[in-house]
Amino acid sequence: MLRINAVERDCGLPKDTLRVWERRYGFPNPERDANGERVYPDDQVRALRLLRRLIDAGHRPGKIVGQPIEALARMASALAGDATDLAPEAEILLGVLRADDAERLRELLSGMLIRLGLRAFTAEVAPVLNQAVGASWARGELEIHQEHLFTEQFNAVLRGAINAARGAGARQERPLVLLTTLPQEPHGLGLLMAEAMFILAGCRCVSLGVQVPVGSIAAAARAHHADILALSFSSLMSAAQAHAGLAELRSVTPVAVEIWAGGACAGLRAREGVRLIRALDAIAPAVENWRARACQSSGAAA
Amino acid sequence: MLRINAVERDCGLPKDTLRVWERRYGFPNPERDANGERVYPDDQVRALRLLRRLIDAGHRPGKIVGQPIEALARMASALAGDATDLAPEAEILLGVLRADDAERLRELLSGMLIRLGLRAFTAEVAPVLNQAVGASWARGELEIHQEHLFTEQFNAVLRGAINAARGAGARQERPLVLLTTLPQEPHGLGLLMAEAMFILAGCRCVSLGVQVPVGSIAAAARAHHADILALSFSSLMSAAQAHAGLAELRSVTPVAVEIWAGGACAGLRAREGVRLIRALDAIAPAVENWRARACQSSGAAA
DNA sequence: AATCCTATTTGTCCTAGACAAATAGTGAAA
DNA sequence: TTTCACTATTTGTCTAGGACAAATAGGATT
Repeated sequence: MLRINAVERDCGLPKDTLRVWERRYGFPNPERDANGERVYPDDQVRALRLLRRLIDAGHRPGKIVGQPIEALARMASALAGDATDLAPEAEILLGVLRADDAERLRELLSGMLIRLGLRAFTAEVAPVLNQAVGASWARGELEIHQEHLFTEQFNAVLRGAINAARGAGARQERPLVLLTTLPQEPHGLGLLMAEAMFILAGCRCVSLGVQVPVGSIAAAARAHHADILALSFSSLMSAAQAHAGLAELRSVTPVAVEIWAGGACAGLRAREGVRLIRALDAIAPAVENWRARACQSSGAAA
Repeated sequence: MLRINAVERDCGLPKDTLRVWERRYGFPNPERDANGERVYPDDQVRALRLLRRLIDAGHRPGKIVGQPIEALARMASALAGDATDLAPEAEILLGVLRADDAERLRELLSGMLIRLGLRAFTAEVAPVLNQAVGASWARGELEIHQEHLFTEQFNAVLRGAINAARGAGARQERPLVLLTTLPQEPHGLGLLMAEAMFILAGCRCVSLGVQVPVGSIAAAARAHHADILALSFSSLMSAAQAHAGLAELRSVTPVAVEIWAGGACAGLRAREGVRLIRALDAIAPAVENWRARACQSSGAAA
């Protein structure tokens, strides 16, 4: 049973939207507490999470808000493939998570990292694992604390690897990459994965962590003389917000600084002055491309 | 010139609050666009940022909302005492932060860690640094992105050390400690410092990260068969919230699980069934004490 | 197929009122 | 003097329903 602001946090649906859906579509249909304030039962919150995912994936609210949860679940599993054709790693991972086995989770993740290496782990396996956990959580199969445990351990393993990679005499040249997320985006895993890929590409990286105000991002880009501003957008962020944030950021950031955006956010699109990096594996070639251009223009300047 | 949702993001003040301040105090006093929607001039946004800071520091909105910006700036700089009696390390750190030198910041922190060792670094130096950065930020001497950079780098260094300590064949015995924070507490540094101390004391640690709902914390404690639930409270959290959260948590957690609370939160007090750990250095003795008690009671049972 | 136009859908803003939780202020008791 | 209980004020967040621009769908036309 959650209150409206908790639902806003958990499902990423603004309060106004929750209220207007209730008025228009009759769903959600929260109970009321002693003060007449909305209280959302758990099953409705689960349905709202599914709705959020489906809408991000292109469904229209008018068609799906109010449908029974089974129908929503069917549509959700239809769009992201269902649990039967999960990668075997993801299958094992979900089993370990459901068993609350922190020890084995750590071994599993660091084992994969060691076997595959940082690049393959980050670019190929990590997104699959993340997506599997996210989908499982949206289906209500995972407890909140299990999802948190995954996030925390994944974070720890990846950060350890990044530290090691940075320490291991890797070259750290230009471009200087400043990594962060917009204020609406509290999810830091994507950022960390991107940092790993940039480090592997031999870039100097400075991460500001998550949720930095647009004005301060621009100030940081100037202060650090960044070449590239890398922004991460998780699947929980709406395309509209991302778009608006990027527009604002672009308008206050020096034109010499490139803005690269990436992440699992569904409707994320390139726009004037913002480069879209769809997959983590696209980072390395994009960096090479940047270097080629930088070399050319410095040659031309000299 | 920002719209209301941009101000919400940038200043961290909810839309409802912005509107009700306008109604009650006559400030902010935004212009209107062609649709009659609020548009906030930059200077008012700056004032709102200062107000946010001052209110976090304990001022009351009714007294300060609407004051001229110079007065607000004066109060902000008067806030957290001045910078004359800082520890020398903190002095250097703040200099590096203000110079936006990410490279040297990393070297500085990891250098301190290597020289002092994990225990002394975590328990003695880290709190001083944190407090210095927090105070400097409250005085408005640091940009938001500079504070974020510190947090991020500190996090990276400490997490690296924790990984290393855990990997280095340290014993990991009972008590099994589950670390997390309440939903109102998004600050994770304190948690990480606590984890370091527990690891040094030879405990098995499972961290859930920050902001886990109370019900889910209790579920996790059961699922992991935790001996101790360690909660961290930063100085930004109100004592009342902490107290209420701890009460609720205690009531839904098995009595066999001890709850330990700590952190920089000012009014944090011990209560029925909750142990207060004031300083990080108190963790190791407390763990020894727990082991002695566990040994006794298992001896008595046998 | 691509482009334009119109109708519908949809999110976000608006006003103004209400009320509980948090905080300050006051007075009584230790 | 300090500590506690009680009352008054302050303050954030909720509510309702209305409005409208931006986004999208569905046809019609090139």
